[in-house]
Amino acid sequence: MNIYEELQARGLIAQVTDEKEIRELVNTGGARFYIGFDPTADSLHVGHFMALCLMKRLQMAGNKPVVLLGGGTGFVGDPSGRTDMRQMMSPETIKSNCDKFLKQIGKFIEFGEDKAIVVNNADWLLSLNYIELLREVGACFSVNNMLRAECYKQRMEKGLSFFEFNYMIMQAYDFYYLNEHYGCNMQFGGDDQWSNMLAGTELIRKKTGKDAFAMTITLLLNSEGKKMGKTAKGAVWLDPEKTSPFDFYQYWRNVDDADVMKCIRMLTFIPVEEIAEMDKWEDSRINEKKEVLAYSLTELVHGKEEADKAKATAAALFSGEGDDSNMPTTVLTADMIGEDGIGIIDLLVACKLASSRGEARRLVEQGGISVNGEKVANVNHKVPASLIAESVKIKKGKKVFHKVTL
RNA sequence: GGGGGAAUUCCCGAGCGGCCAAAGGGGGCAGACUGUAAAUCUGUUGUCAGUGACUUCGGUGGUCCGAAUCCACCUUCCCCCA
Repeated sequence: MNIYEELQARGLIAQVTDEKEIRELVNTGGARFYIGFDPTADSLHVGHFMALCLMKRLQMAGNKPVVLLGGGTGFVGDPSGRTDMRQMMSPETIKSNCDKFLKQIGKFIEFGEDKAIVVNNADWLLSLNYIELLREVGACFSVNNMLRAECYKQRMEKGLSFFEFNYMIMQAYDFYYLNEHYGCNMQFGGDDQWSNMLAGTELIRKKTGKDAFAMTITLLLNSEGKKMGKTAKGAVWLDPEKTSPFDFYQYWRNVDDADVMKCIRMLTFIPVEEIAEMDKWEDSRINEKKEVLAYSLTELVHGKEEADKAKATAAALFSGEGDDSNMPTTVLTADMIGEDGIGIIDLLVACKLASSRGEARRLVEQGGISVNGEKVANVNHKVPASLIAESVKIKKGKKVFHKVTL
């Protein structure tokens, strides 16, 4: 199976500008493609992960990836699919985020020799001259067409500043620039980038008469149509400091039944034949699928060692005794504990298992807390220092475990 | 440039000058049922102390015994006209 067919089989391809040409280009390793990453946060997330995996798949098929860091576009911010304006970031933040991105990307993509390159659009965007740009590039764009673009639709209701409106032009210019200077003939990106990407192929056509191509990756949506990789607390990050490998593992371990196969297909490198086989697993084996998914992704992102740890920890927690050494842990200092121990409320707050004392109280009152396997029902319950000295396991609800030591 | 409207707790969205920490829904959290799933049902959802206190309703001042509710100014957004 060729790479293009594989991408299709995995359901990764959302839209393409020219299926025939792209299939040919990609399957023969003739694509020099780029994907842009805007430094909107200090860590990559699941959406970026999909893009990186796509890069890797294409790289393995002999195509050459160009990683574009949005050190310049980050100054503006993409309004696509947003209902409000992004917060403007300081140059320092942008720079620092770019550095962090690069570090994480290095774990997935092999650079060096002729394998892949990294560029930063700050290098050419920041020094552009306004009037010159208007004459050279602005003349190629029709505002009428731009306003029709899907990516601005949501903003037509809430308001769109001229500032952000220019984002599309910058992205189009990037493609044009990379086409001219690096021979980039293709751009990939999330499906929400489609209009921006098309703007790029059009600009290239108008300026040079050459054809360039674009392809978008299907957004990973759950069965309810919401973006995956998000929790109530925010995104699922790839940075272990922001989302621990255990939490990362648990996120995928807990996906809906309805979404497991899709995730496996789109996110893992498990061969499609094997996936077809897994698709037949039913009932209780559905949980096996989830374990495969969680393990496989944790391994890709955090390495085998961390994946093993996360899996072992999960097994220990959910099916009896075992290795709990990787459980999230809070170390208390002696002065937090009184003569007769520390109150359960204070303990929960100290471990950040509750954000306020009121919430902690409620958890206890509703029977959601147990210490070393024993349910705590009394709000005034004290945990003696001697017990904490030999480490105490707190369970909040069904799935949140926490260890406390001195 | 002119005219009109809006800003409420995580989100949406009610809210007579006192009975408003503020309806309702969503989301979150917990309990029951389960498969670390979904669906369903129940409780809960500002902070601190347990019959109370304190801080919230875009911002700043004011009227009043008393304001999310009235007035002035400011900020932001939306709509109509140019």
